[in-house]
Amino acid sequence: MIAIIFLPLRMNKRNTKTKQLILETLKNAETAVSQDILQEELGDAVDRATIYRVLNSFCDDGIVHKILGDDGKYYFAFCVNCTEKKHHHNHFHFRCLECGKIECLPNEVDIKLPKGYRSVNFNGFISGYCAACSPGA
Amino acid sequence: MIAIIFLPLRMNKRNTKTKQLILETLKNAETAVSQDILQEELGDAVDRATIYRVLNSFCDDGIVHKILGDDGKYYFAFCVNCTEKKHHHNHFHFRCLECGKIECLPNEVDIKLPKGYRSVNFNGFISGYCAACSPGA
DNA sequence: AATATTATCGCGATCATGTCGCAATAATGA
DNA sequence: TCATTATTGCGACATGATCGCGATAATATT
Ligand SMILES: [Mn+2]
Ligand SMILES: [Mn+2]
Ligand SMILES: [Zn+2]
Ligand SMILES: [Zn+2]
Repeated sequence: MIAIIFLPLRMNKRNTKTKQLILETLKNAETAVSQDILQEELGDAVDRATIYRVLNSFCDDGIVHKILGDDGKYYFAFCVNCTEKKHHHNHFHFRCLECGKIECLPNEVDIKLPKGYRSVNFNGFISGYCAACSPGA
Repeated sequence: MIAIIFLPLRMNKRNTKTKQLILETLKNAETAVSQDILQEELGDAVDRATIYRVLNSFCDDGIVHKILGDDGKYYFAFCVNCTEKKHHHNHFHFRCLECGKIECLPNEVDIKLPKGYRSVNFNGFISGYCAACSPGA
C-alpha cells in the first residue's frame, strides 16, 4: 500500500507528502471522513488548518466531494464514477448514531424542482442505526 | 395583522411578548428563517440566546421544525400539516444562492435504506437558483 | 547542481454558529 | 397583592472552520 499516485499536474498545484497522505487515506477509507478523523490517522504531524486547506483544495480540483453531516460537520469522500466535469453526488449519506460510521447509500435520487429552479448542490443526509448497531438486532 | 394567537396553555410554559413576536414572524414568513434573519426583524430588543431558546422551545412543543441548511446554519419553519405527534418532514428544502430564500419542496420523499438500517433523522437539502434569480431567466 | 520563484505549511489568532450559567425580570396562579 | 418560577439578558464558553503571516519546501529556471 501507500502507493504514490497523484494528479496535480495542472494548475499551479504542487505534490506534497501531506497531500499524498490525505488522498491515500481518503481512498482507503470506506466511509466519508471529517477533519478530526483524519487528524487521528495522521497524528499531530499535520496541522489542522492544513488538513482543511488540502481537503477544500481537493474539492476545487473535483477529485473529492464535501458533505455537510447532520451533526454540523463536513465530511469528505473520494469521488468514484465521477469525471472532472460531471459528478454524481445525488445520493444520500447515512450516519450511524451509535458507531459513527458514515456511508454513501447506493441509489441515486432525482428530485424534481419547481419550474425555473436550477440545482447546484445536493445534500442528502439520514442518520439512524446501521444494521450492526440496530437495537432490534 | 399582529394577531395575538398563541398556545402555551399546557406544561409550565408562559406567554411572553418575545415568543409572540417570534411566532408571528415565523407564521408570516413564507420561508424558513434563521436566528440572524429573525434578529434583523426584531432588532436588538431581543437577545441572541433568547431567540435560540424560544425557537428550540417551539421545536420541543412540536409547532416548529428545525432544518440544518447546507450552509451549516439552522433554519426554523412553522409546521403545517403536522400534528403534535406525527410530523411530515421528509421533504427537501431549497436554498437560493442568490436571494437566500429557503423553501420546502412539495413532494415527500421515501428513501430505501439497506436491510436492518433504521432511520431517525432525515435531512434533504438542495441549493441553487430559484426561478426569480435563475440566470437563464 | 545551484538558484529563484512561490505554493504550501505550521502556528496562532480570529470568526461563526450555537449553547450555558447565573442573576435580574416578569408572567402566572393563589 | 404576593409568591413562585419560567423566562430573559448578558457574558462566558464550546466547537468547527477560516485567515494572516513568516518559514518551509516543491517546482522551474539557469
Ligand atoms: Mn464527485
Ligand atoms: Mn412539523
Ligand atoms: Zn453503526
Ligand atoms: Zn432566489
